[in-house]
Amino acid sequence: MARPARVPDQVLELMRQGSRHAWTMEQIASGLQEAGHQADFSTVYRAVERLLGSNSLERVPLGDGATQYELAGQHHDHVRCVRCKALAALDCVLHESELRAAERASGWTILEHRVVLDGLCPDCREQAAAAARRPSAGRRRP
Amino acid sequence: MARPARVPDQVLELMRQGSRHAWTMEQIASGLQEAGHQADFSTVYRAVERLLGSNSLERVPLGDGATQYELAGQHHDHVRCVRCKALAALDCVLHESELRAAERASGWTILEHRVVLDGLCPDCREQAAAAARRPSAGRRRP
DNA sequence: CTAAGTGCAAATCATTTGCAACCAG
DNA sequence: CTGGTTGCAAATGATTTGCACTTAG
Repeated sequence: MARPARVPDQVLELMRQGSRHAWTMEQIASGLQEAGHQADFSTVYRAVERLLGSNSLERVPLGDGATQYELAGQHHDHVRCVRCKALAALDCVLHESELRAAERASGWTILEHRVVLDGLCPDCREQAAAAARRPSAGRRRP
Repeated sequence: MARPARVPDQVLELMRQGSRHAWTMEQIASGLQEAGHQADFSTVYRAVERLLGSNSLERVPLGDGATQYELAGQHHDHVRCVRCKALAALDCVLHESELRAAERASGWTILEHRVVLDGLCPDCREQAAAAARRPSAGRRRP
């Protein structure tokens, strides 16, 4: 072997600071840069790929644009704001009993699960309610 | 108005035949072609986008490569084979009580949810078991 | 030395957009 | 005519790959 992997370590260090829950490649790259550790995009991709392989990171695919990544730790689910796209972690909402029921119903062996709840974060709920009170900006009826 | 939308109708017709549960753009395009209705990729994208807008289709983002789409009907969840990538529908595994519990715990308003279970389909489970029985192809201990 | 890690540029893949041609109402 | 629809080509954005260069062991 030769040359220890610098960038993967820096990526982990960055993500462990916890300034955010989930990261896009863009955010990881600029986070590294701010930390004085700039690295090429391709190198960051390779670093993340390696960290996924070692189960240090998890991929969080949400369907719009860029994939996000987060530290692999104890399992949790996600809530996502349909308005501002904020993402938050949530204690696991799916229980063993339901997984076993799903196994029985489907005939599959269930290994993992991913749950994404879509909804409104408190801020956006408030803003939406305020907008509804203001007829000028809200929808109007004919 | 002028010129009724031909391609969106053909896409719906194709997907309603039910030859598969979820479709990539690639599969939709080649499906149309096999049905004698070839259309340009950009047109298919536009058709799907419109059908999403009218809630006739749903997007199923799974994180690897191409997004999949399926007919919007009654809500269901998904199981996905980690080995062969097969995707199957599943009766909803998440119950109202859990959603309300998540709302209380998080302070968010939950509107929708998406659940993807990852596991082994019956075929792959069988094959994996067979491989484990055959030491030559399986992992060996030192 | 030697091989793994990195940077840079170019390639690939999925998806989107601009624009001119087209056509049913 | 008219405006929505389509095809084609080119743009975009995310991710991947080829390759030469660097460096710790």
